[in-house]
Parts: sequence; structure tokens; C-alpha cells
Amino acid sequence: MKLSKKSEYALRALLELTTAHGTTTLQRHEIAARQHIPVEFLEQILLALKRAGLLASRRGMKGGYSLIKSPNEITLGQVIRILDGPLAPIGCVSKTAYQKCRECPYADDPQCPVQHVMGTVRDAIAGILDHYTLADFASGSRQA
Amino acid sequence: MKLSKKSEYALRALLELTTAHGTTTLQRHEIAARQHIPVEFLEQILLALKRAGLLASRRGMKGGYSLIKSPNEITLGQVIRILDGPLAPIGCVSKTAYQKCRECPYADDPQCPVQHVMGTVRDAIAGILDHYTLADFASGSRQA
DNA sequence: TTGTTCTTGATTAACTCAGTCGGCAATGGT
DNA sequence: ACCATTGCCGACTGAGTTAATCAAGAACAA
Repeated sequence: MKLSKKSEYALRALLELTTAHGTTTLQRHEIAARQHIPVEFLEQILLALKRAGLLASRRGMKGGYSLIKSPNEITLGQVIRILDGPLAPIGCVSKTAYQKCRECPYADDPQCPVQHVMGTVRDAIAGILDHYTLADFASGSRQA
Repeated sequence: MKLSKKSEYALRALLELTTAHGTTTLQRHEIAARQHIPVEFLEQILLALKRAGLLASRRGMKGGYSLIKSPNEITLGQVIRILDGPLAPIGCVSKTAYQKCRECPYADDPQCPVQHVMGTVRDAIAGILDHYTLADFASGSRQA
């Protein structure tokens, strides 16, 4: 039930990029300094976000990173899935990365009690994270 | 955001112990066989649950484990906390194991966006798991 | 062409997860 | 008294993950 440092740093980095959105690009070391993140570690996070299509980047002297989409089109759920994988606590209730539970007496029976509770937990988590956009996040508000 | 095998096995073992509650005691190997759990691994799980005050046990020939409390007094939240630690995705929003976030630009400012979202996630998870009892669990029902 | 910045891949130490093993302690059966 | 059975406890292991760090290369601007 834990969020990795990677995801936490990603969210904090995107916070900076959201406020800079439309105005400037930001460089690794700027983001790292403002959010107290090790630069080289931040680097591979930004790269992952870039490969996932959230960021654009430029090399060289006036280089840096910037958001490629509008902050209200990106949800925290998307971001966390990129870095930490599925939100579901257990594979057999994941919607984005379902995995049949092998070696379980209930197999993939939908009556399985574990599957039932964890399904509601997954829905609760995804319900929040998939409706919470970067725009909400940066402004500190909550949205249904 | 993942549930450990340990917790999953614990829940499945308690499922067996709940149905046996009041009737019989169950031995490691019985639970292990019915739920397809490696016996030696199950052992240390049952021990942890015992130390936490959920189970009683007897050694020797007619030994075994049994629930020490009523199934509707034990919640899944309690069980998971015993084996996996706090439910909160991040230390600074945990209610049972709060930890001030060091090296974060917002420190322990309650305005911290990360703290805000993750707080609602924590509440959602705990809201489900701390109200879901073993009795509910074994009968497959949900309860507010 | 030079210095800046992003890009890629490898490498690392520490830690956690999932499971195993061996020996000890208590209990019941004979 | 002895022995099989069962739980109790601690140590250990191999695989994988986390959180970084490092070195070399490619694009870009001045």
C-alpha cells in the first residue's frame, strides 16, 4: 500500500512543470533544487514521463522540459501507473493490468472474498486518482 | 499500492479460521492445504497474528489455532497493518504511524498538495478496510 | 568549436519479499 | 518414561526492487 519515491518525485516535479506550463521550460537541476530531489534520479523519472508522452524536452543550452499536454488532461492515476505500475492492490482486480490469480483456491471465481474487497479498494483508489488532474493538484483542490 | 503475499495469505487463513470459529481448531497444514499456502511461510504469519492477539494456539498432538475474538470484532485493516504496516501510501498522512516528511519543500505544511491527495486516498482505503470485518469477509458482504 | 543540456545504459548498495531450514518446547498417547 | 506430534523461534537464502550514481554520447546554442 505504498507509493514509491519515484512516483512521489514525479508528482512533485510535475507540480513545478504545471506552474511553468505555457510560460517557460524547466531544467533538471531547477526542478531538482526546488523540490530537493537528487538530479540524476530525477533524470530517469523525467525520461520515463517523456517516453510516456507527457513531456517534451530540448537539449543544449536553452534546453529543458515542458508539459506536452494541458494540466487538466493529465491525471495523477496516469502518472503513478507509469512509474509504479497498476493501482490495484492485487493482480486479479486490476483493470489496466489484470492477471489471473494462479494457485488460489477460488481461482478466478468472482465470488472470491479477497477479490471482492480488494476490488472495492481498487475502485476507491482509482476513483480518486483517475479524476484528480494536475491542474487540481497544483491548485490544491479536489474534484469529483 | 500493493498488498503483500503475507497479507493475502493471512486473510485467506483467517477465512478458514472464521468458518471454524466456535467449532474446531485448525492446524497449520490443514489451512495450508485448503488455501494452497506453503506451510512454513504460513507458520510465521500465524505467529504474527498470535502475537498481535488475534489467535490462540495449542501445541502437541491435538494442537492447532483458533480465533480468540469474535469475527465481527476483527477488521481487515487491523490484519493488514499487522503484516504490511500502515495503510497510508506515504508516511506523512498515516494516522497509525505518522512520520514527518523530511527533505520535502513543504515539510509538514498541511497545504502540501501531495499530502492532500494522499490523505484522501488513505482515508478511502482505511474507510473500507477498517469497517470490513472478518464476518463480512467470510460471508462475502459489504458493510458501511 | 566549446560548453551546456538532455539521453542512454550500466552499475551499485541497501533493502524487502517470499520462502526454507533446523532445532527447541510443549502436549498427548502408549 | 518415552515418543510422536504439533507449535515456537531464529537464522538464512535467493530473487527482485528501490533509490540512487556514474560514465559516455548526442543534440543544441553561442
